[in-house]
Amino acid sequence: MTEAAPITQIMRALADPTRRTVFERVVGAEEISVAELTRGSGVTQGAISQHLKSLKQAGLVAERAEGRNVFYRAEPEGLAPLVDWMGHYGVFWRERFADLRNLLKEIDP
Amino acid sequence: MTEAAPITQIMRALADPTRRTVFERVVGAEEISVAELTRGSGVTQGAISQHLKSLKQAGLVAERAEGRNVFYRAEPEGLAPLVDWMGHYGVFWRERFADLRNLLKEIDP
DNA sequence: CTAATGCATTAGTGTAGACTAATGAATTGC
DNA sequence: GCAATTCATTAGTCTACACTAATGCATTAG
Repeated sequence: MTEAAPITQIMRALADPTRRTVFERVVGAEEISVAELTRGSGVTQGAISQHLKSLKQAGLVAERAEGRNVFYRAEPEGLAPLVDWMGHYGVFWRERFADLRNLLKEIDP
Repeated sequence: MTEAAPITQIMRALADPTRRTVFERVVGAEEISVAELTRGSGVTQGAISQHLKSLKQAGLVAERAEGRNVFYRAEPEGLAPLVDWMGHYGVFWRERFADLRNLLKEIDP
């Protein structure tokens, strides 16, 4: 199991819009290459690699090299510290209680 | 109801350790003054006011002036966009869904 | 009234980081 | 072998921002 990244690192990684979009695209795809992520991103390939490095250090993505491609995939446990952090403020969940119940039903009917 | 702040603003507000600590202290107290927040924060009163301004703009706290004091309190709905954002990645919740069930039980046994 | 307290705001400073351009290393195609 | 592709990394630039110090405005105390 990968070491859990500190909450600050995770928050910081997701705070930048460009980087968060990269993360969302990685989530949306089963696996996705850097070249594909660069396409239509509006930034250079180097910038994408830098964002992926941050996301990786935050424990949010993992990589798999194959030939000259490097495929990235989402790392589910990476968001755990964020969930835990929000869990500390249970009072907040009350507000979104119904939505959460629905979500859990979808996950495990 | 307050306008929901964009997810980026919320993430950015919570990404800074000092500011997140301020938020956590506001959550921990029913109401808390700026002077009290400044105490033991390690930064000046002006910095605290600036952080509170960011948190307020992110919809995470609200204020109440009384005399020469200004008391801050947490704003529950402020975290909703964050919850919603995580909700979009339902797959992630599967990993933590046992913990979530326990959390929901605590909230509404 | 005067002094002290609580807070917000401003200008200025230092640092972090988002980005580009360039380079190099590894792999694949011809 | 040679050119092209994919990616990571580096140096350099520019902007954002966390912070301090200082100031000013209300409000309360004496």
